[in-house]
Amino acid sequence: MERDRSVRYARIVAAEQKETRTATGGAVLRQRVTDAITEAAFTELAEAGYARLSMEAVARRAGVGKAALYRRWPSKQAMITELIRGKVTDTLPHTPATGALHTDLRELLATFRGQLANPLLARIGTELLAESSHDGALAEMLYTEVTAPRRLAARAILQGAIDHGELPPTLDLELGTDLLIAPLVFRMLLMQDRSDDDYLETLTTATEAALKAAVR
Amino acid sequence: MERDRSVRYARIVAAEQKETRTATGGAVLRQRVTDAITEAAFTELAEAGYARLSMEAVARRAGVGKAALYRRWPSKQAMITELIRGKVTDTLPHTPATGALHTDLRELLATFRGQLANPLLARIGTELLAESSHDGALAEMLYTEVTAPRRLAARAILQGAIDHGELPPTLDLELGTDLLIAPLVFRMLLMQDRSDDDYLETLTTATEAALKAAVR
DNA sequence: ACGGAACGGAACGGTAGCGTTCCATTGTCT
DNA sequence: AGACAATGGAACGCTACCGTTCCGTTCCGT
Repeated sequence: MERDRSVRYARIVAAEQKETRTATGGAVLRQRVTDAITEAAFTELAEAGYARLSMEAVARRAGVGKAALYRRWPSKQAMITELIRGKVTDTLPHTPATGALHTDLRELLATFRGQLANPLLARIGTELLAESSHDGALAEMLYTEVTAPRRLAARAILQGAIDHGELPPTLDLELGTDLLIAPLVFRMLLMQDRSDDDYLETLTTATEAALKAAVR
Repeated sequence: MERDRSVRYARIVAAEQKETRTATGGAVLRQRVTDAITEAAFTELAEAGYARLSMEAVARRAGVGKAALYRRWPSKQAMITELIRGKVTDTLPHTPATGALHTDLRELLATFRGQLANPLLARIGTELLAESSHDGALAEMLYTEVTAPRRLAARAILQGAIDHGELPPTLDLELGTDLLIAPLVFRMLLMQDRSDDDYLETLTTATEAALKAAVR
């Protein structure tokens, strides 16, 4: 029976690329129920947070039996990790890398700001980070789906600016990436504050100056 | 009985400035026991983390009855908040503000690095941040004891540099403070990475450049 | 139309942990 | 010496919630 659940779990996961492998008889996991669970789970995440989320509460809010949840995912941990992965994959990084450094920087920072402004993220962002210390699967997922592509996008801009001479070739790329990402994350995620357009413009200028000086 | 506990709680809290107000008869909370509990609690915090810490585990590790814990603090939450407050107050900010900006920056950043390198902090830092969203008392304590004095120290350096002309008077102090603190926190707390001396020196130079450009 | 699996709902066993209470013992102040 | 409260230890009631199982019902694909 554990294998049964694993099979179904794999089916759901695969369903994103290939359509559901229908059982021969009638009766398949109903999309409506899956949707209701998903929505309820995110609402619960926003209200209770990651650590305090309970499967009973999700089922209750979705108007669904707990069995429906366990038919889809093998455990609470797997469900949350999977749902967040799906959500987060939507917001792809996007690389501008057109022309001037200042413009590229502002655009990337604006993109980051937009993503960090997501209320759900603001609510559970720090919890996901905290939980990563205890949950390797979550940590790996977050790195692969969130951290890595964003650091890559930042690096691409830096490398582009180096290539056409706006930044020195001796730039420390690792530190440069930190300088680019850290202030917004710090202010919006850790300080739970906003950043208006003025802040963003000044930040862009300051970051540009920092990058030009971040040589080893 | 709830009042009893509150009284004892206040007594313990006050004991940091004034010595324990002895009861008239014999028999007082024994310092040895308090110390054992404190040490056990921090060990548990480091191992299990904030959210997973249990009073039973603390008592077990301290070789102590749970009753001994509840004679000292009214609840788990109060105990942890109070213990962390005591721990964190030790590491005062310290303001250099002597002479050159570059030197002041490097010194402050080195101090921050030293404090962020504390293994316990690295372990539970993100959990404290996450828990702050749900625990107003913890959030306030962290702001008062941790955030505020450090931002104040940063601001003092910036203001000093403005006063003797190394930074422009139009500097955005709020953003400047972010620029000063964010990269280290980002790298050491969120990325769980270290920062060697080279990183710190380059960061100092880059931060100095960023500050000179962070005008509104 | 029909078969069968997914459905909502309820109940269950099991684990965990908080905060309380009791007790006989121990240690400390007067 | 004597009084008295703190002590370790154990047990308790309580709440919460995980993951499982069962049931009678509903819905879907053939």
